[in-house]
Amino acid sequence: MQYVSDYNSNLSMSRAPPAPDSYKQGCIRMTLENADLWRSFDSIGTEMIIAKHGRRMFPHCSISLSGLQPFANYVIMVDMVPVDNYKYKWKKEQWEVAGKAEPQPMCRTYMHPDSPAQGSHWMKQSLSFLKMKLTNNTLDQHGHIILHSMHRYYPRFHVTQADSPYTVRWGPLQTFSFPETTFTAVTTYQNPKITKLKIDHNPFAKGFREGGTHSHSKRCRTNRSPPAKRAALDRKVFCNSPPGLQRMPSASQSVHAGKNQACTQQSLKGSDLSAWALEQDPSESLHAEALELDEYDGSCEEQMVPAPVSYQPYRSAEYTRFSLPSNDADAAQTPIHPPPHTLARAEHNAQQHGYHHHSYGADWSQYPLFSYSRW
DNA sequence: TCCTCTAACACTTTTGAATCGC
DNA sequence: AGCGATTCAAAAGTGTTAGAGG
Repeated sequence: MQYVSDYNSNLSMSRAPPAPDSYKQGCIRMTLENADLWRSFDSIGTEMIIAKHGRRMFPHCSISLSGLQPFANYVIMVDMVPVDNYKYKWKKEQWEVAGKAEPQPMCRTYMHPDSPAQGSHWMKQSLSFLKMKLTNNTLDQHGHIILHSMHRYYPRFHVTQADSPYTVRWGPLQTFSFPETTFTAVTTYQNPKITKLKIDHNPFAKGFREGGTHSHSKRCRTNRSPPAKRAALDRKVFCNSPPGLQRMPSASQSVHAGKNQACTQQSLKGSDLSAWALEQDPSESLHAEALELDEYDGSCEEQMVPAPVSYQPYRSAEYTRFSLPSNDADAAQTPIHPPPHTLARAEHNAQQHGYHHHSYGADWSQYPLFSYSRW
């Protein structure tokens, strides 16, 4: 099952072809491709590892688009938006509020490496943001998206008609998000259920699923070889493995194959535009302010597709996703919260009876979409 | 003492260059 | 010569966990 973020139709879940006039700006439809996987994680409380040198997301963001003008050029981007103004900690098998959120680092936007491309290209197959990486290194020079660990975020997708990345800021912007993609950024996994789910679905984790490498005796640091030498040895051993084994389809590929959707991972290959990321130094607020979403005067609106009622195990009407403490003391005194994804669920509850654009308690316009001072 | 982060680990998958055959 | 398929080495990726550091 897939969720569709429909720019015009309220809570539309259909994947019907767009109406003849739907190619107009404002009729863009976005679908989260691996929604089932996302929901599996979201039901537990998705955690995303962030690392100093960048870490890919798993599940990764994969979307499909319709309603674009086939011969117009578009740029597709994604950025990460804080869910709320809290910092969390994992305690006693659940997430708790640990105080007020830390000041957000510079906001970066990841541009899909195919950008810009014609609408027909984007609609031809699903778009994968597999290569997007998350980091907690505020001094990162690789263009990875910078997040704070133990904070909650969700990816926000942007579609804009532009002939080049440098004209993006002048075009109308349409923004989409999916509730089930909300996650907690962590440096090491906290919830063992998440670990298990990731190992089950992520082919790269096979090395830890099999082979008994968890034995401490095998991991004794005192017997470690010099890294370079050790790495060379590892490669030699690896390269003796049967070639056929190396070419077995990955688990993730199998998942995608079942959807009759071509994964764009292959189209990324060799792209010169990979990791085209934009960032902003908060000190250069001039540009950020000029790009505040409010200033798009309605041409930039965000939509969120609610999860089905049956898929809200922790939902509680007492919590609203973007509710904020009136002051710091409130945050400090806040007792145990439900798992953070409950907050997202709560907002879905509010949306059950009708679509609404986001009205965040947190002023997310402080997280500018286009952020490069070079612009 | 508690909590968070980092780096090394073993293994798999992906990537791209080299090679081969038609 | 050109093209596609195959092979192989290297690089990049994964989660775990001890230890460092705040």
